Amino acid sequence: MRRDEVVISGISPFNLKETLESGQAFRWDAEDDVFTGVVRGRVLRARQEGDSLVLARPASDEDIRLAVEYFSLDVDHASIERRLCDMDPVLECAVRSFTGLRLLRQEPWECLVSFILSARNAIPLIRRAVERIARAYGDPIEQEGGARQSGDEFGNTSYYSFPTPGKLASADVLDLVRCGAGFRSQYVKAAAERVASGDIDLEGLRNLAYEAAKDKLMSLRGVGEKVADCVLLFSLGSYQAFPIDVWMTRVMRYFYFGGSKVSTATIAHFARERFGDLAGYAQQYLFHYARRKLAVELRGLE
DNA sequence: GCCCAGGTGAAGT
DNA sequence: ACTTCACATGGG
Repeated sequence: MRRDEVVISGISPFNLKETLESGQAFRWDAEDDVFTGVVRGRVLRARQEGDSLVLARPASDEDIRLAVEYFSLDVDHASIERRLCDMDPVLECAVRSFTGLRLLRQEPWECLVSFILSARNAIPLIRRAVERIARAYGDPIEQEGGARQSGDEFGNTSYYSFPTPGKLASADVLDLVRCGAGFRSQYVKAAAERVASGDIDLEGLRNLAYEAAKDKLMSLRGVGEKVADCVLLFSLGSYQAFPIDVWMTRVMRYFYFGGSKVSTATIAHFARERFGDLAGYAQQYLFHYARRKLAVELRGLE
């Protein structure tokens, strides 16, 4: 163990890889078992060793605090998984398959833009667009202490913060299109204007009831039920949110509706009744299970 | 070329 | 209320 690393232990159940590859966040890259990402303007580099999370090189106290918050390491995840397993056999199977899958606490503004970009889009393209937007409008991040990542002259290995609402509010829509945002470009700019002006206070949504916060988010163009639920679940701590996309529709049909066709409203109602205040956790395990284990079967179900 | 990808908004029944 | 369609972009 290197002296300059920081080990955060006693966090089981926790699975770094599955958590970061479960489609919640779009700014993480893996090299072997080391994951590097930008969170709230800081570069985090981490790997998992057994039941511990290891923060690579110069990890400040602030980095540690940030990692604990971001990965929800302060949450009693064991009891959440226990409750989920007791709900039904399907969930039990999904939880056992991916124990330690956490819900991240992302920065709401970046989360909102990321999921506006997710509409009718593919995950690799969403990742690319988010990255290009950060490079085009964000600020380069000075990495503390020694060996700054080399190669930035070629634009390969430098890191950028996600741009503020104010920065994107003054962006040229055509430049956003060049970042790969496509027809969602105008939605991103309009959302930036609403947030930058204070018309919508994203952090303030935490103080509202789930439905009220969701209504506020859905008043933004390009934000429907699904995107609003993603923002509430992945950045605002609304664990009753249950985002329903094509994958969730498939997996819910398959497991809970005998393969028959059902509307998203029916699925949403069922999820609220069955999973209650843990619906968001149920969604994340089922979504990840569907993509990792059932991709072939579910595609054929259309 | 054609189809689809973590949907949404607008227009049509 | 429910159904249909366009919407940029790129990978299979």
